[in-house]
Amino acid sequence: MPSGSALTSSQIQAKFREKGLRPTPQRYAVYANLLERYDHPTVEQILHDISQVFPMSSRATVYNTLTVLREQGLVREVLLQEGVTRYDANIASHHHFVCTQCGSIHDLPWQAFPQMPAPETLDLGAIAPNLQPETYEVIVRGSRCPNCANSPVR
Amino acid sequence: MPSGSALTSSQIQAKFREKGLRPTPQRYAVYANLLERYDHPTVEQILHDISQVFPMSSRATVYNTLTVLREQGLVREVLLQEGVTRYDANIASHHHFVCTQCGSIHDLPWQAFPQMPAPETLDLGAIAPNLQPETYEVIVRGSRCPNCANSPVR
DNA sequence: GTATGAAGTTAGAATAAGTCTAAGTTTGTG
DNA sequence: CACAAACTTAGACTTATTCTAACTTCATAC
Repeated sequence: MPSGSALTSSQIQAKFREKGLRPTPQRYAVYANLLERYDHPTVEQILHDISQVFPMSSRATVYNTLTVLREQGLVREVLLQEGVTRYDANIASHHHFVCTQCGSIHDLPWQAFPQMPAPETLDLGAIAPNLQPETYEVIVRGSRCPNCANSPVR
Repeated sequence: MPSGSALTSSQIQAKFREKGLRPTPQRYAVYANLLERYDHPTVEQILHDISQVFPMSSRATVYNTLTVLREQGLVREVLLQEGVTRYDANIASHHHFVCTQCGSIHDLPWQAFPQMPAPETLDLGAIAPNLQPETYEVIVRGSRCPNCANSPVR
């Protein structure tokens, strides 16, 4: 299923108002695009996609939009590749798998590591008494992701 | 203690030869600098540091050097900040803490998560049968790192 | 010892992600 | 319906990184 959950158009608009954001067509296009996809697109990919539907969107607006959506906690950034920031509308706790064959990024459900505590209950006291953890995630790197499974690198 | 372990000059040279790398002064300076520091410097910081000691080092050489050191498994990159790649000479398995107050990055020992399996024994079979995990790490984000502990953001 | 070529270094040009600017447009509120 | 604040825009700018082409170093073979 798409990254967060499929939201209806009016649910998206409501979310914007809730956060004090004017529901402009550009913001709508960016957020809806992120919500409906499985991958973790770059700004360039989002811009390309929404240009099909909504040709008048400037690069700066996509950057601005992603910044405010992040500040409001509607999306998060994914830093797993050198040089580019990717975005994810799935804000529920989850982990990531980075494919070393093709570079793609896949979500892993939180329960992939049942032995790990909930983010709020993480306690590093035994290791570093002063640190105040807030969130965490596991990054797994490896091969044979769904994209590669059928066309292995030889 | 510094990131990996303090190596003597001849140990560093030996490591280079072992990997088939010519032990040039520039490479020596980059690797020795990375080995002796606690943080996770950017290329710019490394270049600045080694310029004190060895003024004739070009930016391109630092990039080249870090690339070959990475290919040979002597250093690894750390992607935890937007827009810049940082480097780490500690290649033993460990986790990272990113301070949301000051942005600094700290190593967490592997034993910070005693419930997690060794990298080689990680099995995601129950979740995603085809994935072939190779390495993993935990990224913790939070506040009150050692740098901030004494000068909290108000 | 010296010739040779592969490996390494260099400065600076080129690229690409992301930010800034200044001017114009939209829109919620009074 | 007026107005200010919020948004958007194109394009200039900045900054991290890569590329290029010429130069230097050095291990090896003679």
